[in-house]
Amino acid sequence: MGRMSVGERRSALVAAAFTVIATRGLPAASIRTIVAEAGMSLASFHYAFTSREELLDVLIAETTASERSAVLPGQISGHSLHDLFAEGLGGYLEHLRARPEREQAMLELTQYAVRSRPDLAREQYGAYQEIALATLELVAAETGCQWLVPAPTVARLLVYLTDGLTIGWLVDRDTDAARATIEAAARALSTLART
Amino acid sequence: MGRMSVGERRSALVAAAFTVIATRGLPAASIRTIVAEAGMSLASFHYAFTSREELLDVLIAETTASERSAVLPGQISGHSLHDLFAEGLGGYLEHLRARPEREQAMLELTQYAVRSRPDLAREQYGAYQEIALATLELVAAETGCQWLVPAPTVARLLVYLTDGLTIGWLVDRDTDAARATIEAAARALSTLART
DNA sequence: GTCTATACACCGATAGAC
DNA sequence: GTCTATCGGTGTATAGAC
Repeated sequence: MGRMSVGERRSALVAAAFTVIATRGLPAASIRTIVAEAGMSLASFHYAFTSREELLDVLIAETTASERSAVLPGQISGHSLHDLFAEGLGGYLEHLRARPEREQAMLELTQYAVRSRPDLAREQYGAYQEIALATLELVAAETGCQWLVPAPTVARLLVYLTDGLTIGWLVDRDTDAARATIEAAARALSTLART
Repeated sequence: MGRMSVGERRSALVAAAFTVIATRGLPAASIRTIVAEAGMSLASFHYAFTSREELLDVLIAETTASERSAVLPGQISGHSLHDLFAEGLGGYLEHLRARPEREQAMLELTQYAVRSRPDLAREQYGAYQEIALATLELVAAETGCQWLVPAPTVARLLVYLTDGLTIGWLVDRDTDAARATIEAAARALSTLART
């Protein structure tokens, strides 16, 4: 492996780590398998990071927010509140179906963070909720509706649903059931606002 | 350690494994730490189980359903649909607050199963949904209401919410926010039936 | 600066003493 | 039947050659 800056090496290792976690799971993501995935020697890892733990910290901080924010909105245009919820959650389900390994990896990283890096987990979860909140406020402004419960509460409910949908679909891969549940959720959620 | 039947030994090891996972996480639950928790010698493990994997299979099969079913209903008596949802989810939140390590362990076992024992995960998730469904049908019979969407779909939505609530509260431990979200969820869910 | 070689701890699993 | 002792393998991390 040729000469790389520390920054390049770190990026390459973070990307390789995510690939390994997505394809084989977090327990399989040892330093050895990560450097193998990145095509580096074992020792070069500790030239870029002081420990495996440090790499996981960076991985969580860099991926969680960007990954999830990339998923949400799409464009907004004049539909009903029900349709906006249904399209938003339906779009997420399509993303999940297209790249299940990615969301599985996110879930494993969240689990690890809750256990071993609680502050980091909290921070990322907060960022995630703010994205949901911003989307909801955009929706409210667009459709001219008003929330009957505080918007942050609706945002949190949306996050609950998204996490639950992720686990549920990853477990049984029942897309039809997931779609029907999204439809019911959209119907229920849309009653939390008045036009 | 005195003489025990294989059955006793298996039970003791399963219980010890759950304790270790709850307190220190699944990655820490090696055969060595499990037998230490159970006060046994290392070799006695393989007298009761052929492998660590086999113990985890038994652990998942035995705990998942019983753990979650023990949480749900309580008694039902003449409240509105809204109140029944709110009390059901609120009761689960109280259980989560009282024993966060247990639900954290359940989540880690689910994650492990999804990755390494997909059939087992599916089976347990199905059992979990059936419990939710049975509860909903009991509720419908009690309140005399009728679901506007299929009951299994409502059950799945309830499972999504429970899983999302679990992750959310474990991450930020914000009980007030969780309670407010449960209230909103109950309000939204109760619109899925007519009296 | 980057590699190979290695130190040392812990893993799952088993052999063999008692 | 139950233990101690040990095997082969892998983990993280580092020393030392180049």
